[in-house]
Amino acid sequence: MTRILITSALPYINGIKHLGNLIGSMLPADVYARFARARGNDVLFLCATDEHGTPAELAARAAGQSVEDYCAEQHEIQKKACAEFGLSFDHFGRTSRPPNHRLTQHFAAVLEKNGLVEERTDKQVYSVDDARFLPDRYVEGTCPHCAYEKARGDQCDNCGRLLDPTELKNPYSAVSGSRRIEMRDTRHLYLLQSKLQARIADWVAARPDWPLLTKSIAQKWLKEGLQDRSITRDLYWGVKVENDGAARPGFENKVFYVWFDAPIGYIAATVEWAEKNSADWERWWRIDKGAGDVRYVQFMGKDNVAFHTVSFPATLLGSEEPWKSVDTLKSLNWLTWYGGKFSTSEKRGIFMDQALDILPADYWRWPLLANAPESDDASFTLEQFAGVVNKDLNDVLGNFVNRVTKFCASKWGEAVPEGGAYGAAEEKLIADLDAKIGAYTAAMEAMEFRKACAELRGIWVAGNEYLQITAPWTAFKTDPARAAASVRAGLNLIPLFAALSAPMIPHTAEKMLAIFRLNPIEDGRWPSSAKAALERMKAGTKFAPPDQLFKKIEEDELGDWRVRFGAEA
RNA sequence: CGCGGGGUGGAGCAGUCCGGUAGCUCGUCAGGCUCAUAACCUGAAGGUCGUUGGUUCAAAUCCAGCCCCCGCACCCA
Repeated sequence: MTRILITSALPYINGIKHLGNLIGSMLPADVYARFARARGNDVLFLCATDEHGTPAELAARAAGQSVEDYCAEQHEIQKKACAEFGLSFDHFGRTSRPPNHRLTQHFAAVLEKNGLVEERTDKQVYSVDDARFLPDRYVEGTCPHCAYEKARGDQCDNCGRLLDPTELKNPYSAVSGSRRIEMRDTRHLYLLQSKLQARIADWVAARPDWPLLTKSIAQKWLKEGLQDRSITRDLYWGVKVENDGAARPGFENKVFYVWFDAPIGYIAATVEWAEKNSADWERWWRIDKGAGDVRYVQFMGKDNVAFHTVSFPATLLGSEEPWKSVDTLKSLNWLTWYGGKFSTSEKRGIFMDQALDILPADYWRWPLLANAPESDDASFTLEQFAGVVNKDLNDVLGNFVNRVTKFCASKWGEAVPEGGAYGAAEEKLIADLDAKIGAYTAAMEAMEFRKACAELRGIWVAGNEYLQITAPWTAFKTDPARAAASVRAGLNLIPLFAALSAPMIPHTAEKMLAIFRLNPIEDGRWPSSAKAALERMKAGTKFAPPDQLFKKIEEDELGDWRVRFGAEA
């Protein structure tokens, strides 16, 4: 048994996440966590909402709420959607809670003590009417290159050129529209990452097994040379900048940058979990307190990789304290909506709450995983989605369970039939399944989810093939005992398929186990051999034929959704 | 010449590291079966692997140039 710490990138608090965010980190992390638990490992799976920063403040203002109330409400909304999607977090925390504030203060203090923090003066756009400093992207104006009137201070969306906010003509605040803006000096704390270059390079070099995407992003940053980064911002909402518990002089109206405190949120979420469960968080995070044998796996979208391979390690390594750092890092590309971006403002794409309005979680989990953006950005289309649901879930898996249970019920009743013995056909099935389960397990271990889905689908197909070959409906007429053995094997495939499918489609797996009144935890363990699995449900064991596990997506539903979600088909 | 990823039958992808008859799913067509949700099983058609040139007995795979698509380039998460 291995102790495995699993974290998913923290979803930002600002509104419910879309399917791209879900498959980008939380869903693959959940699959891996469920797989790891089923194999008997001691798993701690954590996530949290990332709540600080400018967007949260502005969204709260737009909603007419205090930022505290806004975040509390949004956190509950996201927590509920995650739970309904079957994301099996041991704890879903909040970066705005005291543990994260305490830990962030702690890291800032030790980094400064180690000579890795210094104050510097920056120039930043200040909006007089908003009474706040504005991040570059919140300054808009006319692009000096293409005359586009709504260019952002960091980049023009029309011509794509990178800009400095001072270049904009007729600049105004994107927050209020006010034109009374000016450049002001502001003091900030800088983390001297340049001093950590060699240590981080060594740390990365010690992790040769990282996937290509992860490695190339990390090495790119190292090759360019690590830059010192500002870790504070002129904001109200965040972790206060303090010295020994009191406001740091000159930093009374500043907070730590959200990217400094967010990854610390992984540790803080563990603290929250420990407080709630009277557990010890340090044995998961401190090498000196028993975390030496922990394997730490992080999941994230590619936009997050630099922060997890360089910035967060800089915080941990720079502390000179024995913190656990990531061992395996799985990064995914983007899921696109018909090749373009999911967009909240333009109502393009499907968000987690809307998805669950339409169909249960497993209908989404499977197509998302089977089409996970692992090697490249992948496109989500309703047409492909419906095709995968109808074919894989409904026709291959759902129909298999239905046909074998229905046939048995009609000929022998609702109990595993007696008689006959397993022979050559079953031996071949067992050999076939063992090979396929081996390949599937290997893909899961490697966190290659797309491949894993293909393997799992092949396992389901093997069930249909087996029935086709032994044809118990024909054998029943001449050799009922042979037919009984065949159906017994077919019925036994149901709990086997359930256990194997549970990481991907946990709700359906539960239904499949419930056919035999089996328990998803104890009876859902990862199978050791197909031979044992086929002997599991003995003759006479009662079962309850289920309702259809899935229903097909019809063309008219698809048409409605295309309109509702802005599909371009 | 900013960096990275990608361009493979109608669609979506694997194979590229370690050159050697181009593979999977969907779709199409044909056959089988009739237990099941018009489902399932079997087979077939369909690709000169973005492009040009090079290395080699042999290139999707190695090298060089070019074209196209996507993402990132820090104070946006």
